[in-house]
Amino acid sequence: MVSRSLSLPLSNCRSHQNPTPNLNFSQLQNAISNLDLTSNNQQHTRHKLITSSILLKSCIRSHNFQLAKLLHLKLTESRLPLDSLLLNSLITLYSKCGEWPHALSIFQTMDNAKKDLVSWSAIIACFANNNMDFKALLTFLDMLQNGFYPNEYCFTAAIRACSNAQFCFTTGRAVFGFLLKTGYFDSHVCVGCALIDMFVKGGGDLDSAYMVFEKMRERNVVTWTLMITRFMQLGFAGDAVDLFLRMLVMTEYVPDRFTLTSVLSACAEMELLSLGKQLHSWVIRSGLSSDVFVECSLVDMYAKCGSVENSRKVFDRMPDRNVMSWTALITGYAQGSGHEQEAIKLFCEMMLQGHVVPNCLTFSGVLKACVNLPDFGFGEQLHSQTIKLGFHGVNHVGNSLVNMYARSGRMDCARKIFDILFKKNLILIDTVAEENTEILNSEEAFGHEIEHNGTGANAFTYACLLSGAACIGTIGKGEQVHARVVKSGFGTNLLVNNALISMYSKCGNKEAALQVFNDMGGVRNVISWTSIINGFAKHGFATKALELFNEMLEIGIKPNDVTYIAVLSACSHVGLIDEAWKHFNSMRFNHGIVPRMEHYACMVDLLGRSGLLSEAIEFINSMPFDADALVWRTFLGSCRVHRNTELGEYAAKMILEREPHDPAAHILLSNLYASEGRWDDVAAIRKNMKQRKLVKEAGYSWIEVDNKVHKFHVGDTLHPQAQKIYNELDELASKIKKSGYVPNTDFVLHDVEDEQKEQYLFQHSEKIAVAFALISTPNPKPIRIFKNLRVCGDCHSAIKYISVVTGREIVVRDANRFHHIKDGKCSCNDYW
DNA sequence: ATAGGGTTAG
Repeated sequence: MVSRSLSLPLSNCRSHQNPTPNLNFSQLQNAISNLDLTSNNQQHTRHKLITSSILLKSCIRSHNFQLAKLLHLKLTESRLPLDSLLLNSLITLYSKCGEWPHALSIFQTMDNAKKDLVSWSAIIACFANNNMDFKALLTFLDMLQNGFYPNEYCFTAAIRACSNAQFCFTTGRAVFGFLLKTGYFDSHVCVGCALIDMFVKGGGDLDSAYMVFEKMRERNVVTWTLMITRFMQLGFAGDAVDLFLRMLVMTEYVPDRFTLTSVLSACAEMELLSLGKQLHSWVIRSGLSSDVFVECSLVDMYAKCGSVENSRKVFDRMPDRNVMSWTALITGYAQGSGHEQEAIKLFCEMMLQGHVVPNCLTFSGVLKACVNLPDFGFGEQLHSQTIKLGFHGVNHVGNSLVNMYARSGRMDCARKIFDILFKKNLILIDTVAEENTEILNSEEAFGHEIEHNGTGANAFTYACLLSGAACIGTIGKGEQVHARVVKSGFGTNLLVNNALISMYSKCGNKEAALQVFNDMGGVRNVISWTSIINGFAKHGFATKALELFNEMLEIGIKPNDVTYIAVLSACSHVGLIDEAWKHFNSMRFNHGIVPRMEHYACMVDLLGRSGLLSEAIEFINSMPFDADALVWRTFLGSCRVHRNTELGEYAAKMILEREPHDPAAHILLSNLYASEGRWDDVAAIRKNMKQRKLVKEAGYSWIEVDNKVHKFHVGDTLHPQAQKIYNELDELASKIKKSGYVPNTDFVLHDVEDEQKEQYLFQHSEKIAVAFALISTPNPKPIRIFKNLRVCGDCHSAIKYISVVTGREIVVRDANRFHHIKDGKCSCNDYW
């Protein structure tokens, strides 16, 4: 754990500048246009070729690819006989600017006698850098057959080619073994770097990558930065920061723009504001403020650390504001709750200025701000904008749209977009698979454009699809994605596995979630553990959740704040009061995690559910900050369960003080009155809401059958099988009444006669969905129902009886948790 | 001559 008051030994660092300054653009341009390539004698020719070679190298190093191509053109026109030196540089040029077919044709037209080890290394690197791993390895073998023995540069290229899932565990490990045996492992810093990336990119194997890093004889600032960055990117921000501090203390390397970008991201992730501030001052002192990457990381860091004002200040002072800068700030506002309007304002400002064109990430960010907007209009406008710009099918944007629609209860829209994404990715994955087979079968593996940049589905694509499936609760689609994951070799990827755990959990299949978790073996991070703990907690298996939490502590994984929300909610769902207090105290004292509003809300929930209402109030009053609406809403829920109108009214008042336009508070209060039969008060609230134009969120349930989502509202008759569903409901009603079910009309919130109330009860969307599931799915299969609000108490009781009379297992996911109902018992122990 | 590290997202 990084101490928050730590002062960095940054002042000890002195900047080492590159000793040989590169030629700038105009110097290069002049030199190339003045270059006279006509020549009359051999001596002359040699000299010109050397000059060209130096210029070419300089262009490549400074990324002036256009000038380099101009020079190539002049060389071709001069008809001078180019030597290996120049030809090799040209291969590198086209490799680096992504025009690999040119590189290949230069290599192919070279005389075999002219091809030296460098030429082979360059073309292998070219394939490896342009996503043609298989061709790179074939060429490597070809080179060996031609009698060349690889050196460290050549190995570096070959190792890079092993950096994907297919090759990492086979060829990659073989190459690694060979390097260790021959002593090549230590031959060059770059070999180590390539190996680190092979393990990281090939299967998220940070342990092996770190082992390589530790065992390297020689390291430099690039090596350290690489390792720091990979820790950070794979979700180990804490280790990234630790490693960075070690670099400062143990070495004399100076963090540069690359190092700072990564460490700042890690600070953002861990909300280390004070370290972030120290880094900020280092950025200013070392003159890196003009680097747009570093500045964006600063904007992001301040926003994630909850200091949006500083974020804004950095942004306002940025000399060079591009899409990235705008997006970083917009996203910053969208993430911090309460700044959604500011995010939207900023987005509009950016559009009005018109200098900067939004990209996919910009839309991802601003769409996030729309999730909780009461008015759907702006989000819909953004949606149509993304369609116009062709972004709606892009994974991140699509996922944000799915998220926005799903969270605001518009399941139909969410599902439509999810299907577009799903179909698109299936096609993409199939195409790539086919193309790879084609390469494997083809005699001349070279030649035609098969693998091009960036089309393949990657780990993020899968994670995105899985989280979409989790949101909507379509386990069928989720399983299909899982099959693809395995087929395409992403089965060992950390990110993907974490997404799988949460998908199975959120879709109600905790066994499958556990299976994925168990199969991960040692490659798990705090997110994997938190996901599985949260899964069990939400399903009401608190003992299992807490067991897993203890196991996690034992093997030395540091829990984070989210882990504790899962742990506390596990205790809360089964009423483990002492256990909860133990963890609540331990999180601060043993792990240095300061409890947030959510943690306090968990404790209030726990106390309130157990009927300790006055303790709960006392607890709320002892909080170090003012309780927000979430805490009071939680408390109000308990008041209703324990029928304490007095405290309930007080809680509702507190909510409405904080969020006067929250329809949920009005509804909860009206439910409270209704359960006591105070119909006049109910009517008064309804009238008040009507005047304020507050709309209550309509309750509905849905279920996936044969890959199709069926959604039901209260009293729904729109389904094509409505008649059959209601017949089934009637039958169920009489069956469960015979076995002891008594309708609980407290849950009907209309002032009507008892018999009529019962009628209303049997029109609840949960019951309709269950009836539909019973007539449309085969017997042993568990039924999985989803509801946007909390499940109603009468439905809960009725479904328990239904599970007995039908012998089916019924899983209900409501807004709060899971109910596994089997043989008349529910995993929540009727405590929710 | 051939080699290696960065940003904003879900």
